[in-house]
Amino acid sequence: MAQVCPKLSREEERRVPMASTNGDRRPKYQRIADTLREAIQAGEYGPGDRLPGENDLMATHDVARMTARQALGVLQAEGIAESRKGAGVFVRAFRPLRRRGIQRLAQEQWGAGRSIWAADTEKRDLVVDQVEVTEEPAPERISVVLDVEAESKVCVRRRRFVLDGKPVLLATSYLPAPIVAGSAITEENTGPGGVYARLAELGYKPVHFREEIRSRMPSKDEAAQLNISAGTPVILICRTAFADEGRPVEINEMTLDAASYVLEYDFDA
Amino acid sequence: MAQVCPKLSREEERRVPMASTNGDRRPKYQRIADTLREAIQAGEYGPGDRLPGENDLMATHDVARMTARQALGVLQAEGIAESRKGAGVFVRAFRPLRRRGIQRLAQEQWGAGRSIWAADTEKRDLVVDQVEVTEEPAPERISVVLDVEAESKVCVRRRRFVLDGKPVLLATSYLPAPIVAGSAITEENTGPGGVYARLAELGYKPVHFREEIRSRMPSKDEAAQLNISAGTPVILICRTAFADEGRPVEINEMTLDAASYVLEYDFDA
DNA sequence: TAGTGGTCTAGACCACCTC
DNA sequence: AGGTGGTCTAGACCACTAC
Repeated sequence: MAQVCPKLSREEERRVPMASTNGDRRPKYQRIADTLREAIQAGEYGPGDRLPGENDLMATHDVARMTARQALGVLQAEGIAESRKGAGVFVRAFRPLRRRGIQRLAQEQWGAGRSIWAADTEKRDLVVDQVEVTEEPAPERISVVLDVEAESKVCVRRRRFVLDGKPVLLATSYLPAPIVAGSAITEENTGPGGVYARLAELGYKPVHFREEIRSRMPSKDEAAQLNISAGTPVILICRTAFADEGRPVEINEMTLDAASYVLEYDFDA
Repeated sequence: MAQVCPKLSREEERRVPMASTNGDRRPKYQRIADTLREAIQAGEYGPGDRLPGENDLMATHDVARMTARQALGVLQAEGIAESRKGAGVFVRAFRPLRRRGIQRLAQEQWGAGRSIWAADTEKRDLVVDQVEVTEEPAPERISVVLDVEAESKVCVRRRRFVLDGKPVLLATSYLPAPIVAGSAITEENTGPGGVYARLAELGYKPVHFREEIRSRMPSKDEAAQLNISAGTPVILICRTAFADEGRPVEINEMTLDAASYVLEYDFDA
């Protein structure tokens, strides 16, 4: 008997189904998560609505606390739900920014004195929140791509962007220190047209770009800086800007809150 | 006293630190996760190595089973560790495919009779695993973009791609049924050059593409079809192909295992 | 067969939020 | 003040893996 019989009815519930429908072999917490997920997709709970809490689920499904928690944990890990301490678990929404990868870097944008970030916002309020400009020895991956000597100095520009009070983007740019020395690129405010306009003035006009895109779960640090909730990945964009003759002049490593962005690339065959 | 004293030494461990370093307010499971994470980043555990198991952590950190589990759960949710039932928890690796978004769709690719997927693989073994071709009423989001009447028939091509035995990509294409009727596009095998070469023959040569990219955690179904492990997001690519005069002729919705892909877009300023 | 992770129970204390 | 989620304990049975 042992621990087998604190509640026989409950144990039987697990042993019998094999005989009947058989399809009941999945763990309880997953079945609970399924019913909630289906209810959400059926529209019974809309974005922002409160889901049944741990106590509700314990009662309605006759399970222990941890099991109800596990079920809610599944939905949070899927990014479908979001818990607020002391308040409850709620259905999440998804209203992303659209980032046009190619048009935004067309020369008309920065050539005309507008920051390329302006193309992002479509009247929404995306602003720089934190800026830090330093000179540092180049990390290996940077020196390799920029084609400078290992450990040689690079200008590093770190910025954070905030949309409606929520941080959505971290960007770190690396430029060879010798070619930007003394220019506005080493200032917090780079002036009209931004870094690329200044590079053009210095004789390193960017004519070609490469963007590499990955996605993964955020590190602890990234999650903190972007205030990312559980179950939300980050998108990593690594952009390299090339001047004439394929000379790489800037690397921009960006970390985006995946729940805040849709990337768009438009191109001809 | 109450439950406060099953092991005083343990409780004190939580109360005292406030006086000393104060910085010990974080939950135990996070501190355990931190030490493991740091050990991994310091190279003490390389990709594929086995991490200390639940029993190890219970012993070395003097915690209960569930707490050790929570710690390991953190690393799995971050995608840096992976559990294998009955075996242990292991450090994950990351060796992605490179998908060149623009060159691969340059007309030389499919114009010369090669599948565009060939450009992906770099000699690696990416093959189609499952194909399904049907005719269905267009879902709303599709009929809107394809500019056909709601519910009108579309040709739907569903495929799954496998790399070295692991599924990495689900792709579903939608094309207006009237313009592809009778062509090889409605067959499982579309012939040399694939769908785009056939469209060209039908007078709908794709001349422009738009790709939209998002990322999120996989649905249950996606996780199953891609055999995705916990803590790994999916990348969603929605590509629209346009023929002359901006006529949309195909929508391809793709779901990628984010741990298997890097996307690349190359373009001029 | 011994060890591993996966699931589950039945309690507990806490910080936090809402009322 | 009462309810909520967050953390934690100390057990248990199971399926699976490796030897």
